[in-house]
Amino acid sequence: MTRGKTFNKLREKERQLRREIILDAAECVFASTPFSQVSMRRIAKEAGISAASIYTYFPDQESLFLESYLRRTKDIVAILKKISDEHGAGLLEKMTLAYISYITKQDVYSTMVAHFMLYSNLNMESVEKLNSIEQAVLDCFETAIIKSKVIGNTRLFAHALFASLNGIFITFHNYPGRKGEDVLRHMKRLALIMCNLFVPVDNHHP
Amino acid sequence: MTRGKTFNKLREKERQLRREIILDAAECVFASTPFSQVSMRRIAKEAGISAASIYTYFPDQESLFLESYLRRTKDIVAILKKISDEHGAGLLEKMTLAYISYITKQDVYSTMVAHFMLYSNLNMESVEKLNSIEQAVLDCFETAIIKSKVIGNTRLFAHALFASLNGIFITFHNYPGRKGEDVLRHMKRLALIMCNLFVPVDNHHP
DNA sequence: TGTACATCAGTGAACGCGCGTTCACTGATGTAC
DNA sequence: TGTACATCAGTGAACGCGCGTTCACTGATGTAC
Repeated sequence: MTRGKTFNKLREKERQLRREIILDAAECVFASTPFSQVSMRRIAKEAGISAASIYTYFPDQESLFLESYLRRTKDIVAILKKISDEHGAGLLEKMTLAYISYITKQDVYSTMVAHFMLYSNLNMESVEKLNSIEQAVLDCFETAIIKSKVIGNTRLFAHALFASLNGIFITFHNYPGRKGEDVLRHMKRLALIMCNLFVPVDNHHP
Repeated sequence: MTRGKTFNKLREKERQLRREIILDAAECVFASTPFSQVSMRRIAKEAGISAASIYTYFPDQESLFLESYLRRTKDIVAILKKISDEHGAGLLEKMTLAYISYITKQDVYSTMVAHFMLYSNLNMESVEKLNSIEQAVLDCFETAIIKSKVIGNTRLFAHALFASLNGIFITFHNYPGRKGEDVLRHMKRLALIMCNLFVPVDNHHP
């Protein structure tokens, strides 16, 4: 039955690829449409399939959304992890700016944060998944904080910094009157202020 | 026509009162229902009138939501303003905790922040209203920061602190596993960390 | 005081819409002999 | 190689639902004479 198993593996692989295509489409729609207009039909259209087909790969809308969000967050974690593995001064600044850049570039991310905040009808398993990925992000920030020789409850500091950066984004990314570049500059400026409060400039050049 | 005018004034006053009742109902529904389930019909039911009646007082749903949000925010501004008029050490701490307490108690507020973030199809006039009330909040924080003898770009600091507090709330108010009291304690702890980063303890007891 | 008319808040029913999801069915591909 | 059957991704159409909003109408109240 080796041949049979190989066939099955291939089939499973194809299935995974098709899932990815749907997830790609979902992100694309999330990124280009106001959240209220994101629907199974739109995502299906973007993926070039019928809405009914989505249900071959995801049990329901919530699962699709969650998985899409998790994939994005894993992306962030990978980026932050890489930075936290580095050494030298300005590590936390670098991470902070990377985080702000990412969530600005990928509107999907913040839209989904807000979504899961507003419609938290998630089952326990989903909540667990969300929690563990959030812990992973926090781990990265904490590592950077520790490496910056900050003294105190570093986990709490990581919480505070992480929350602050989210807040900066949410509060100002729709700042009326200004647009694009300006908003990003403002957010980065605020982010650096936060960052430097945690790691006084003294520590950067000891 | 004095009598006529008086009648008209009374009628106008009654009209305002009826508007208030609808706004009260809206807030009540916002506070007790997941956002996705907030609808004109529910608000009407809460107010004890028919859904159609709402349109006698508000042109459409968005106006109702916005006005509801503005009323809440004016409430916050009043509270913060009162605090910022005080003197003495720990002013900023006091304000910070008051803000966190308020937005925790009134889930309406944060839900709406997220709403206006997600569905920003507002017309210019609405955006203007949102902006000016946000400036009023920022004014309060800046005043407190100045009174705490912080040196630097106090406006930017106000931005950063305000955004951070919003972020703390949004990031942790659904913190899985913990509930109610614990979450509030955690948020307040983080808020105080933020606060003390801006106003080092030295400044509190000079 | 009585009567005819005007005003206007309030209503139930309906309109049109888009949604998430289901289902009977198609059609391509793989399997068995 | 050819044939009958099994599997399964994919589909269009439909279901049932709740939404925001509109509208013709009611009924209470105020106004004019």
